[in-house]
Amino acid sequence: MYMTDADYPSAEFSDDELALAFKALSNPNRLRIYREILRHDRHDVGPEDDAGCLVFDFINKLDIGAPTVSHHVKELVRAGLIRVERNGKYLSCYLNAPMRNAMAVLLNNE
Amino acid sequence: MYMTDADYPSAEFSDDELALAFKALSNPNRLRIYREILRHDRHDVGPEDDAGCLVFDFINKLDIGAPTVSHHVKELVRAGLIRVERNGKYLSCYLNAPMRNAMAVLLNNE
DNA sequence: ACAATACTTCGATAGGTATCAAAGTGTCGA
DNA sequence: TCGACACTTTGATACCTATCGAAGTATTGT
Repeated sequence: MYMTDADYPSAEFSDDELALAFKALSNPNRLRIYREILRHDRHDVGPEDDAGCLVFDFINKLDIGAPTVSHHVKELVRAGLIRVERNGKYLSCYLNAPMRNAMAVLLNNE
Repeated sequence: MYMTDADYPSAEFSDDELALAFKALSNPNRLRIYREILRHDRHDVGPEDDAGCLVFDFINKLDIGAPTVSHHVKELVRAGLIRVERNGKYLSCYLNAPMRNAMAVLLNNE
């Protein structure tokens, strides 16, 4: 029976890091933000016209205040799920693929 | 931009249900329990000799007390990630595949 | 029946978190 | 340069949770 990190020698992330990533998806509003970034990543065409997902849109579409959205985006970054980039007045969100892959592998190929 | 459950018409679970599932994986010890059940499900040969994963083993291998293990198993059940079955003195844990699939689809095909 | 085993429930504690309003910061267009 | 805009930070509140020890329950072997 395998119960420690050492039992997953090829793992890129520890149990603690993966647990932190899942925790970031444990709030419905944060999950909605992440799903939107996931979909955007999947459907975008190229780096040139890609502005990412804007925090601005999350603030307008979700039924929570700007401070809460700001907090949620920061949690997603802290968990390694996304990264953000400032473009003038706006903040763009981009998928962090390695963590997405690690979670997918855990759920599929274990 | 899709931000509500209604935007995922084929979804089997709501954002709230999925968030609850991810929340169940947000504790390192609970994640270890779930990974073990996942692996067991993947490697077992057939229903006849399959006793599932025993809570007994989790209590002995993890560095937490029996009450805490009991609590964690209950949370995994409540989140729809696993189901349990009593076999005499022991409690066996089995994977609940639909929720695993829903999380995997979310991370892969969105 | 009785003792041992495998959990389970209860109550408590220490710590984390989702949200908000109010105030602050950085950027841009006029 | 000034106001509008897009966040961000702070402080507060209400709630949730991981863990424990102690006591309880259910099952089995003798």
